[in-house]
Amino acid sequence: MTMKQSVSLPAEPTQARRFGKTRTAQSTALLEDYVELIADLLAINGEARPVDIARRLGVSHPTAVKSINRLKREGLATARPYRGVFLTEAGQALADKVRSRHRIVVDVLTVIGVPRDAAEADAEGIEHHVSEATLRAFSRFLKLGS
Amino acid sequence: MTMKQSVSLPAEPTQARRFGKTRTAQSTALLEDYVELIADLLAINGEARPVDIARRLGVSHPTAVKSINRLKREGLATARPYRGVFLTEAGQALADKVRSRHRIVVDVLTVIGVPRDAAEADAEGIEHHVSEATLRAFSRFLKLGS
DNA sequence: TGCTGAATATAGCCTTGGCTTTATTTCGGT
DNA sequence: ACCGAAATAAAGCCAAGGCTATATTCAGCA
Repeated sequence: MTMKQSVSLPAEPTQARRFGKTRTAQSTALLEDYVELIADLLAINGEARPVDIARRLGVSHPTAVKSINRLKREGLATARPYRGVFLTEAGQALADKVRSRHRIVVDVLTVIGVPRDAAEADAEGIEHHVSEATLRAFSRFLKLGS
Repeated sequence: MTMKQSVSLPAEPTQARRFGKTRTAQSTALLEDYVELIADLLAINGEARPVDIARRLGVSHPTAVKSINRLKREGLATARPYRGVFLTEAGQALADKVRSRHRIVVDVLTVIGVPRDAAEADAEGIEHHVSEATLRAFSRFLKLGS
């Protein structure tokens, strides 16, 4: 049953820009996930080893190593062979930003009434697409409720 | 300045599952975007041509054609050479679902206080990561405000 | 101290989703 | 009716992010 609804499209360049941004976001999402996880492992264990990173991300070791190399290329992490992985200043800053954003997203979802589990799980995907403007609105929204 | 915060991680299998799901979502996101756009173009113009799809998505024509072929492989669309693209039943159903979800996400963001522009733009990325449970919570939340 | 098992790294392959370049087909205007 | 421009399709390239299989290095323990 196909419901007829009024349909309108954004202006072409606007729409193209949006989709482009979404694509970019997806490419940085991976980096953000790695950086956040590495920061967590460092905070908890004092070290972040590729094998742990791989297990946490549900990925094979070589895949993790490849991504870690990309982090190094991008100046977010450092690693010497057979030592653990560490974050650069930039990496640490990114991790902090990502972690705070993650918590805000989870909190907003929770306040809205999303069950804990779903909130945590969905936030993992959602957070990478939350712009600065949206993040600010989220913060204000949370402040209202408290 | 690195702020110390209490950090804890989800259980390993839980976390791996979440990341895995996020990865899967990204692979279906593209299909969803195409299907939604094709539905919109069909509704507005009566036809969806590769060149328009490409322009709207901010992508080269060949890239669009490749993705359209993938849609065909997945049974979501049909297209004969030099004719436009059409949706199958499944494709139309997906388009309907995606469009309704998109509007709900935009509405929720707006109610929270996100500016129109940012809401529309961010929803483009966010919507693909909204689970059924979260979507239900969103609906309830919107109903409350009205 | 040496050896074995675990961790790490490397190599090579696949798919996806971008791109450009080139060839083909369609269609509108004279 | 035709011809040239625009749309479409086809071919071939690239990077990212998966994988398995194969070295290599490390580290703990007998």
